[in-house]
Amino acid sequence: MSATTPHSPTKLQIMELLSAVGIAQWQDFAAVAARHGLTAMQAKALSQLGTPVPMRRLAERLVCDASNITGIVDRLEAHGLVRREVSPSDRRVKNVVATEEGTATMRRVRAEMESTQAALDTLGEDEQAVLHGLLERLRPAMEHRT
Amino acid sequence: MSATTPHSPTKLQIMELLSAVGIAQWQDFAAVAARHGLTAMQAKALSQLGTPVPMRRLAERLVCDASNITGIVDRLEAHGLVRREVSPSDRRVKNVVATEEGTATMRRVRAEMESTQAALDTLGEDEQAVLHGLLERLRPAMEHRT
DNA sequence: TATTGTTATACTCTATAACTATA
DNA sequence: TATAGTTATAGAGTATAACAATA
Repeated sequence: MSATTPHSPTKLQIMELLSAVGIAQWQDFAAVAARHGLTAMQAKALSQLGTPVPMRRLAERLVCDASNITGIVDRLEAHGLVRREVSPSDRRVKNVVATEEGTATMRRVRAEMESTQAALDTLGEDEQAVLHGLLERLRPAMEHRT
Repeated sequence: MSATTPHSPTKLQIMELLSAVGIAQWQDFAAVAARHGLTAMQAKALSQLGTPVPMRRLAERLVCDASNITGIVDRLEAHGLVRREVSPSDRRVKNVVATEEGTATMRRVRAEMESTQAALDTLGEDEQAVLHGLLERLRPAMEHRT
């Protein structure tokens, strides 16, 4: 009871918790991004650019239609955080590249996120490791839909 | 230890997994809702209406500005899933009430979600219970921001 | 005066469809 | 012809500010 027999939670219950925690997580991210003049999607896009990424693949990673990427990258470019480079190998594709300022901004956002996650201290280190392992096993199955 | 020694994942790593899994979860929800003619936000709002809820409190539960609720409830009302009732005790407040059709629709969405969550079968029942427990402990701390 | 809900406004994200320029 | 990116369009969610009705 207090620390015994969890009683097999239903999938729906687990799902709703995942949803609640995931949404809270996303909103924290959005708040941090906002403090740096970015929307959550813009910050998410920027975070993918450790290496140059074609528009098309960026759309896949952000799980949205390719037509949306144009606007998102436009706004990042307007802020000087990103630039487009025509691919030498295929002149149809444009690689999105983070500028120095973009990389620096993303580094700041990441650092702030790290320090914002005090909630995780609610769990002990061992529990964090268990949670990490379970989530890692869960993710591939969750992201099957292309 | 048994398998690979988890090696204390960083908070950032856990956070990113939570985000990824949570977003995937949310997108599944949106897809199911869409099959019933609803957006994710509309379905989320509808799911809060087991009992009548004032507009203001609905805004709090959906973590968005009160002004947005007007439109969301408008669209639900246009679909006949919800109606507004002036509170007898305070004529400024309007309670949002699910219609019979609204309740039925939400029941169908929930059932479909339940059957969609095959990903969770990746984990054993015991692991599901552990995950559930950890998430439950994590949630209050994540949702501190009002 | 303070609060509830609404409206007006402006911006972002979203998908669909049609277009261009390459391949 | 097929693909990458863009544009045009329309709908939905978001916050801010100002407003009416009520407390």
